[in-house]
Amino acid sequence: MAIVRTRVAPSPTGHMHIGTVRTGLFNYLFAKAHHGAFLLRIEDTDPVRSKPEYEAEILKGFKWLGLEFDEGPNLGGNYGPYRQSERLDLYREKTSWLLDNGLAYQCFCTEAELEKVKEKSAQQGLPPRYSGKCRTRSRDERLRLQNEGQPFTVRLIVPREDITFTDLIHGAVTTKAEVLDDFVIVRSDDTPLYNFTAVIDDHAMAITHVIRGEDHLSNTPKQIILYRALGWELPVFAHLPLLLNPDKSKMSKRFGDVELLRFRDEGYLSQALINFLAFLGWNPKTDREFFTLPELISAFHIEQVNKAGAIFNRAKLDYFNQHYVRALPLDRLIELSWPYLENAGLVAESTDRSMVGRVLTVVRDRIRTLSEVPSLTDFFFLLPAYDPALLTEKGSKATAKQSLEILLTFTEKEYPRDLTSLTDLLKLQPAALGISNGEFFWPTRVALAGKAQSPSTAEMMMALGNTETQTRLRVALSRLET
RNA sequence: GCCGCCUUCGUCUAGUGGUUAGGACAUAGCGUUCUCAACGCUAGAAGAUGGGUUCGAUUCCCAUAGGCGGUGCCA
Repeated sequence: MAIVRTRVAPSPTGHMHIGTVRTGLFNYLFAKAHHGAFLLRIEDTDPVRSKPEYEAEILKGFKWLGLEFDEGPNLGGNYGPYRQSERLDLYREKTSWLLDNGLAYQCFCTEAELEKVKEKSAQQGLPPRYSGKCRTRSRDERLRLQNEGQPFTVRLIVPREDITFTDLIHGAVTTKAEVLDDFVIVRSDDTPLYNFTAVIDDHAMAITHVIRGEDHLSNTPKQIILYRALGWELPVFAHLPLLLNPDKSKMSKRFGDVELLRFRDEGYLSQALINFLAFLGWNPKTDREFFTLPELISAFHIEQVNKAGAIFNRAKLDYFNQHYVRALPLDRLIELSWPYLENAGLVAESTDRSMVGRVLTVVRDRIRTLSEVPSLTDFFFLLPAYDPALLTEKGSKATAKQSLEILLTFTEKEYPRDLTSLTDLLKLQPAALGISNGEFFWPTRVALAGKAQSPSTAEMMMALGNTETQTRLRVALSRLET
């Protein structure tokens, strides 16, 4: 049995798209489920739009996600180079071979001519096909035009036959001969085109399974014709359903972020993104929804992948993220939250880490994305200016004062330093003072938080520590006097 | 226009020739409660349409519609 080899082949012409991540993930899961290899190939044949910094972003992105390549640029492997711009000799060799064997030909048609043909087909309600005009030119004529310096593209001779293949996800897919024409495989500037390079490289890199987005479904017959012309065995194809905008169009930045690194910067965890993405178009047929990457690998079966596109639903991503944020060890949560807090000016190098840890412990259940941490915690670091009237929103000035004072006496003496015991102790106070829970807890909580909405009094005390608690209680008491 | 693919709650989806069509997110209500969350419970919410086949179809077949993708000397 041949070893399974899959690849993800992005072009570095823009920021890394979340769709690339999804395609990469499914290729990774499939390869690893079969103990095979997962590789990265950079498709930088478009010299104008390809940028090294985008390639770097792709590497960085996959690394962050924990999807490790077995082969790729900067990684090596036996099938390199893994950058198409470094494989041009191979493409030229194959072009010559096709030309020499009469399987392809030079086309001297101008853009204007081709445009005219296309318009005519459209008028007649026919699919736009190249006329094949240059296919019938004699060898001498081609040579003459070439010697005159006429620019030309290279077209593949496409046999007039229907193409059928079996897609792992879609089943049998047939394309009729009449929509296929002699397509261009090499530009007039001598650079090769996608369909051509993809076939050459997938074969050269011994790719066994081509797993890619459904937008490539209509490229597949062309590639199959190329495989046949070159006399190569076909890989297995699988076309993944598309990631969609809320309006069901192909996912784009029109409706929000599509760049992977933006998700990271907004405070999404890689595990959450992976878990969420894996469940878009596939599920393990159980009610279980949280899977680690290794668990996904063992549960994954590509035949179970759905055919219909899936809307990228942010609310559900948030739900997954919240789950994984809660599961984070405290140290890790501190580490990951720190940059956000630092940016917001809430912490500095000198800030006590354990204090930050106490604060995060209190708010961690309400964190959906890490970027929310500053707004969720700012009042711990700095008492906000608040209206003294807020202190007496529940109860009177007298009950508020009473409550604050009793709490202040606790801080001046000993009190339990674990949340459960402290909570139990505080719960005794309203009855002891002969007031309601609200009359006791509301003013004390407001005194500590400086705002109407916050964690409980006990939690605030735990996070703030004794000194700060005392300070805030005194501030509140003085406010009540005025 | 032409070609292809697709179609179960708002969203992600499960499942089945006879089911109260299941779960999750979201939404709403209730509970808990010192507020906000969190949490718990409850509720509403779905097989595009039309034809067949069948005792019976969401499930099988056909057609239509709609959506999306492709239609490049982009990838």
